[in-house]
Amino acid sequence: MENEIAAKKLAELGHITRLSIFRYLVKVGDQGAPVGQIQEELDVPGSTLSHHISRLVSVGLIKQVRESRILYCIPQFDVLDELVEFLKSKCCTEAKCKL
Amino acid sequence: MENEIAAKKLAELGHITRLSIFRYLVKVGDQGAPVGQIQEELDVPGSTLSHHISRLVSVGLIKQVRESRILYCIPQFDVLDELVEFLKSKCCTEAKCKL
DNA sequence: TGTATATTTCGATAATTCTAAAAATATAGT
DNA sequence: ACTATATTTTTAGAATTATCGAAATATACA
Repeated sequence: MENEIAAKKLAELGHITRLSIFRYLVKVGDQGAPVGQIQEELDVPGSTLSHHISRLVSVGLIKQVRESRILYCIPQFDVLDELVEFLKSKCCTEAKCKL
Repeated sequence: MENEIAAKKLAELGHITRLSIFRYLVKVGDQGAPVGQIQEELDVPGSTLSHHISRLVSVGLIKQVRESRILYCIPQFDVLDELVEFLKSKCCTEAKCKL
């Protein structure tokens, strides 16, 4: 993973509402949670919540699966793990390296 | 660590220049690197670099130690580790929990 | 078709952050 | 005191992001 992509993921996690969404999904686990359930848990206006969820989706930290009217948000643990590994790694930190 | 503090740290890592600074410091290890050396590595104007470094310092991801005219920037691995643990943990994700 | 529920998109304002030149500060050597 | 090097602070405009009401869309069911 390159710096720029990792920075984007970190930036999305670096907002209190989005971090709260993500951590709630980490807690509920692989089955994920409906948008509405997240909204109840966090008490945020729907339009605001939708905005933040779509940003998390945009960097792959969350996937969404629709089941009739309900949209489930599912945390992507593999993406998180990759990000953490990247943060700790000492490889490819040279400015010229584009890996 | 509470959500708000973790979000701040993640936000600081979520910027391409700051992430590059931090990753460079992870690479050089515990002895750290002078501001000037980081500047050469990343090719960023001094005032811009200083601004980003001070943000990383403000959340504890970096410490600075002066040796005469040279300011060394030292990565705080323990702070990074704590942040990573927090991200993966399933504890205290309830909105009401302030831990 | 009409109504209800679930969620997103639009749009506009407010707030924050980024960038970098210029000026200031800190330390050391002459 | 003067000069050089290392780094920060100030400042201001540009760019991005956050918030949320209102309107729109998607699905299901009567």
